[in-house]
Amino acid sequence: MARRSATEVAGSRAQTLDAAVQLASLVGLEGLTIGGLAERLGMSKSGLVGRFGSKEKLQLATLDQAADIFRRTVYEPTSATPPGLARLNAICDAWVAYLGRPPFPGGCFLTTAMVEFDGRPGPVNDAVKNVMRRWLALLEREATTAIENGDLPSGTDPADVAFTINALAVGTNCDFQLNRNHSSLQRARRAMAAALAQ
Amino acid sequence: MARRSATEVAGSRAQTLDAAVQLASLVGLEGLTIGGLAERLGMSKSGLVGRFGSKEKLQLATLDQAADIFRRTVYEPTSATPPGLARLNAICDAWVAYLGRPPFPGGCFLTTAMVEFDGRPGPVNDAVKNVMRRWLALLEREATTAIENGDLPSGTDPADVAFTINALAVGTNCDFQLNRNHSSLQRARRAMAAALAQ
DNA sequence: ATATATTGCGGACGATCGTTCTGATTATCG
DNA sequence: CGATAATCAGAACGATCGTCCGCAATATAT
Repeated sequence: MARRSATEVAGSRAQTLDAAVQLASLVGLEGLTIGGLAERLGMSKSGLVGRFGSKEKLQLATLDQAADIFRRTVYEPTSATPPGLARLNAICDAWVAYLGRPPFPGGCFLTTAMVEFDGRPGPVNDAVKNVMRRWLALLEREATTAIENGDLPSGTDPADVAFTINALAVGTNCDFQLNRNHSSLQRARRAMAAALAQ
Repeated sequence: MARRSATEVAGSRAQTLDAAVQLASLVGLEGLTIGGLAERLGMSKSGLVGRFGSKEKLQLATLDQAADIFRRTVYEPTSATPPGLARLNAICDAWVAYLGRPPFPGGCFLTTAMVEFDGRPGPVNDAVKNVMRRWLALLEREATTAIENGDLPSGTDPADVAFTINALAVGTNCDFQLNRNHSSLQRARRAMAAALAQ
């Protein structure tokens, strides 16, 4: 008994992944179950598996989708801002806004995935590492420009700047998700500003 | 009550909890299974359940044990240091050392528990909140003293200081667990020092 | 010494997990 | 139009999950 059409049961692959991201942001990338997602999509488990092949491949696709959303929400809006310190501050602003009104419930997807898979070697672990590496490299690049422009002290290690901003971001996400208190966001912004005003 | 040896299978309750903490630090507080811990202890599942009553009670007891270990490793060694900025720096030192050679594998137990349960209301969520609240209150108390002593600018919000140190700590743990690179620890210490040198 | 309470084991339960196979339905192409 | 390829539902599988029950063994109390 076909509902709608054979292929377009629960929408396109992109719609499937959007639902996966939303669900996984609440229960984690490991807590994301085939049966749970299938039910949410109104399709069968086997049908869902047919689309991705295995749970691990579903996790990888979901992580990719989340990374895309993160990039569009945090990186890209700052492309109009001049590189260097100004863009670094714009990224921090975008991040705090992203945390206050995340495109999916459950807070920062990448933080959860990082904690879930930091001790389990495998393809998902590798993928998480790559995403974080690109994010840190982006921060470091802007920090380098800021130092070249004289907007940060000349002795500054750009990797230190990237590390600090990222650590504050990840730590802020944990605090905010736990307490759901918007003062966390204000404190985070102040802490980031202070770190960039050394 | 009787401790010691109806069968003396896996030692005392404290030994059981030590094993639980070690296991949960690797697989998380939710990934900590009755069967897995029982096997590790060389006892049966039902015997283990008899000790705690349910998985949730086991999680609560394990969290308490981890919080005790954290307190003994990070707080207490700094009790000899004068309150205020000096003790704040000592706590940061102790924290970084704790991260580099944690009393259990898998990094900071509380960070994992925080991420795992931040979206699941219940007794475990409440317990995690309490532990974090005490930890932040301790940091804030030292920050207040530091401000009173004139070691931090008079306009500083002590809660901001506590927030920043904690966020850096949590974020550092995530970075370090993912990449296993000791440079994270050095960067963390520098970031904390910079935050305390405003 | 007898009675009671405590403790742990083996086994079983229902539920859910990821995965696989078969068959029916639909889309695509010659 | 008919043949081929793709897609999804249904059912079942072995494994593992948390929990519960009955029974045997031990420790404590009277």
